[in-house]
Amino acid sequence: MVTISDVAKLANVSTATVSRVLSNSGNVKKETTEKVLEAIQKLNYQPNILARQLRKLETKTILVVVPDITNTFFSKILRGIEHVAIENDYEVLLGDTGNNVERERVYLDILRQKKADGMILLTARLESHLLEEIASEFPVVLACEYLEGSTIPTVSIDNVSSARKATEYLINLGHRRIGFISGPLNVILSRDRLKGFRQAMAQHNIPIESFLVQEGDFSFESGYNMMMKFLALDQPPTAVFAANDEMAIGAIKAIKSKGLRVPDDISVVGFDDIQFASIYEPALTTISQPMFEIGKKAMELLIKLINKDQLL
Amino acid sequence: MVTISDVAKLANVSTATVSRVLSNSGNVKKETTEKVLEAIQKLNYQPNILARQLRKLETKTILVVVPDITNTFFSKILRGIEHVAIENDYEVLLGDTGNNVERERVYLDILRQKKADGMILLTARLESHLLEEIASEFPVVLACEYLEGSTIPTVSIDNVSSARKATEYLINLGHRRIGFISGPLNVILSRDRLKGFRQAMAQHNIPIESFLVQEGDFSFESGYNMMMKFLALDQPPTAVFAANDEMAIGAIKAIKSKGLRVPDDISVVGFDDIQFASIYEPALTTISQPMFEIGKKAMELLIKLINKDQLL
DNA sequence: GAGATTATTGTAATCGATTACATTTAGAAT
DNA sequence: ATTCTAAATGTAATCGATTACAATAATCTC
Repeated sequence: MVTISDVAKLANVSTATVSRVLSNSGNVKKETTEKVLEAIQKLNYQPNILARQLRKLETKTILVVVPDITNTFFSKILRGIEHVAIENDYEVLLGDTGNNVERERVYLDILRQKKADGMILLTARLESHLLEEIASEFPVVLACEYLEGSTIPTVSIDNVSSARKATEYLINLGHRRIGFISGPLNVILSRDRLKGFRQAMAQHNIPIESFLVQEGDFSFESGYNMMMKFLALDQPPTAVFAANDEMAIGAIKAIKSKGLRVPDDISVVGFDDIQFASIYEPALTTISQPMFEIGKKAMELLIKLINKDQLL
Repeated sequence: MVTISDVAKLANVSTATVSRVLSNSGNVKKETTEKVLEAIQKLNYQPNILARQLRKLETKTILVVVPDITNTFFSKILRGIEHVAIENDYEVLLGDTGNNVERERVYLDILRQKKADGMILLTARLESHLLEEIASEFPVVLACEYLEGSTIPTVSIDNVSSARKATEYLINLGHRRIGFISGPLNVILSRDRLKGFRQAMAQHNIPIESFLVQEGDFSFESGYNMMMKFLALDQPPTAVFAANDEMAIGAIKAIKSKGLRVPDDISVVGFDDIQFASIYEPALTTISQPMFEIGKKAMELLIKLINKDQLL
């Protein structure tokens, strides 16, 4: 392996000078710079990043923890994160938990071990004190999911008001028996969407029958199954609001399987606006989330945090 | 920051001993071990991975370069890679090129700078000599796409024979006018699928009219557009084979838009078997690719390469 | 109990860069 | 020509771990 001292030797200068050329720090004579660059070329030298990082105590890498990388919702956010990361010479270390909370825990250690300068969590299902603790020591940003009453910087849309609007859309179409297929209620974002649904219903003085609220898990299958429950009722809902698009599409599939039509017989609204929502037939009405933007904002926030840390 | 010498001081031993406890290398007295572990606990010590990596000249990180992370086809492969990576204590650095060849080039440098122990490429659109060069120096595995006549280890299905089978499926249904929507032909995998299509047609002595082969770019939109071209013909094909599922679904959408039905009026076959293929209506007939398995195999291969390197 | 053997621990070099500080060189000012 | 200042370069410490080698302590053998 070619090291900085090989270059120094060939160029007949000290390693310090080579390093100065490398970092463009000025204060190197033109001719010397040329000599060094020539040697670098000749040897095809690439600086060892590990050594640099150790010396500088920074990794120029950030860790992104994703609950499910095969979900386009998250991969779109990832795109936004990457966009900003590249602009700022950061690399992205990906942690996919596969919806497994235990794996989430493991990734915290990567941060503690200084393998990354900071972390963006697209999932926050761990005990909040664990997150608070690590966020007090390292730069951490939450995106999409958040913690109640936490001070960790967070990027998220207003789920309550978005859900309220989606519900109002259905109410304004004249529906009164509206079913709600919620996400898993241990996730705050699911609770917020449920809250928005309740608010809208209350505002229009529509009582909510308890069996018209069903808890899914954001999967296509759960949407299908919960809709089947609704359809088995004496009086099925005339409209359904699902807390994400996958479940909404599952619901539509269930409705069609009973020979009913969307939206003629039952209206369906989803949440997220994944690409497939528009491709599916009938095209899904949905609440759009600016995924790319959320990712960008989260990364911008994280960089700010990281830089402030360096000043301390 | 707590370092190994802080621990050593507190436990009243040398850093060497602490390191031995850390690595479980044996040869440390029980009582000493306990003293050290206690000190580690008390200080909440986490070894600095950078320092360890520099000393050992390994990163326990592999780089995966993906052409499009929002495509579930690739994220499923990623899952397989991660599965094996975790089992072997590797971390995954993600490089998403957004289908941009230039970005692919940049990631090669990450490997050169020893930021990763090896690389898996899910895309291979760079000049082959560049890839050959880096593969001769570092562990590199190709997955899905490959280079003609290259010696770089590759994991891939047999695209030619799979495409042949898909075509034969349509022929056996009685179709003779079969359209083919190909992927971008600068990618070898697309050429292979086209080759398979041609082979099957030739074997059944069906001449291929040139305008029944159209080049798309693997996107939903291109499938839609190419199908529209077919439908504008005097004699549109009675069946269409699209080189991936996104394009197949685009084609179906085009067919429906003309008031025709699938498969009653026109049959459609796709390739990949993404989740959406089964959710869409009508459910898409498709050639299944074992994505998770491909990822697993690629990672296993890479680990073997890395370990052999260490022996040299 | 002396000598040999093994287990345990310590000392210091090492990985490859960066950078504080020291030194040399070049150019300006007088 | 001498002194002073600024520019250019070099020397060596440093980042935090691992590990070869050395040294010491413990145990065994006869």
